[in-house]
Amino acid sequence: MTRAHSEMVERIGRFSDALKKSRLRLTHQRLEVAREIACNTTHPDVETIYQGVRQRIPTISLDTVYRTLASLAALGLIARVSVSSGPTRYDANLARHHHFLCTRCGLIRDVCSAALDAVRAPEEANDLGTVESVEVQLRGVCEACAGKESLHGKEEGHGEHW
Amino acid sequence: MTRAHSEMVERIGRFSDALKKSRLRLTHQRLEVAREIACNTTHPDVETIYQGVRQRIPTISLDTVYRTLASLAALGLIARVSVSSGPTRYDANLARHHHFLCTRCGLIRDVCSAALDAVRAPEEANDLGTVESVEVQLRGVCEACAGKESLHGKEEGHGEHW
DNA sequence: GTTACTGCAAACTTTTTGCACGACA
DNA sequence: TGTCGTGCAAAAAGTTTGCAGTAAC
Repeated sequence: MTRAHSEMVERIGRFSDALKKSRLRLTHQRLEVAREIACNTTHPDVETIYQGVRQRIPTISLDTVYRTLASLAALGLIARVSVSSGPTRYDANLARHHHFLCTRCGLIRDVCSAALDAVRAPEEANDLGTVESVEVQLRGVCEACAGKESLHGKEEGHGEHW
Repeated sequence: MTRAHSEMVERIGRFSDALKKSRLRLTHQRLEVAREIACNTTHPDVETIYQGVRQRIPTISLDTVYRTLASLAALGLIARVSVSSGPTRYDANLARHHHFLCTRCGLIRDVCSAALDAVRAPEEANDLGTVESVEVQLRGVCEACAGKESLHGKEEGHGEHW
């Protein structure tokens, strides 16, 4: 946990510095939203972040959370997770990584893998444009959902939910 | 174009067969929605499909298009493209493929590549769950946007729009 | 003291749902 | 003919925007 904790502290420090440099004001609300997402590895959506921050700032409004996340994303401090439809999710992990996505419950988890990092854009892609990043998405069923299914028996098998 | 055309005809045939087998009724609206998406390689969103179909069935309603696309997806005949946020997009190409995504304009194009098909889930992923599919996303700037930028000069450089 | 940020409310966009009429099998 | 699908309208969910007061610098 020490590793994760120091990473988190570092992220919050980086947020503060970047806000100062960008002449954006370092408000209580922004700091708490930044902390909320920096401590979170589950790619939360806006509503979830809002609920989390509200425990510390009960008067914060949902649109402030939206605006703050947009600002942090514009500064490149966090990234929109463009993996699933539905509510927008954010990711404070800017290190190169990939995603595992549960097709049952929508869970998204980071996958760090040197093998996947090594994947390069193929020649064919050059016809379409300039490739700047390569990300691999693994889709499947998470442990939790697999557990539920073996208990209840198969319930459904149709198309992708996520 | 003959290749693409026969592929398209085949898809529409597959749609009809699958609808019959699933005791879903073969209505005029469903057939035209199916045709619209079968002929399209640009991963259109619901609104775009609606506009396209409306040229042939001016009285069709947007929610019918929504419902039809949901039905086709539930039957596994088309897939939701889970690549970007924003409006949901659909893809009639069920062959294994990957995606190129323009971070400027949101364009999504299919990328077929044996090299990318060969990418396998790493060991680490087994801790998270059972991986069923692997898809690679290439993000970058498409030809059209690259052309615009070199004309107007750089206008912006902040985070991901898509 | 400025200027930017927040909270509130209202608007907007995308998607879903309830219901009565009409079409498919 | 019976059931399913459609169109309409209204609602729900997610997100953005305008404005007046408040807080940061």
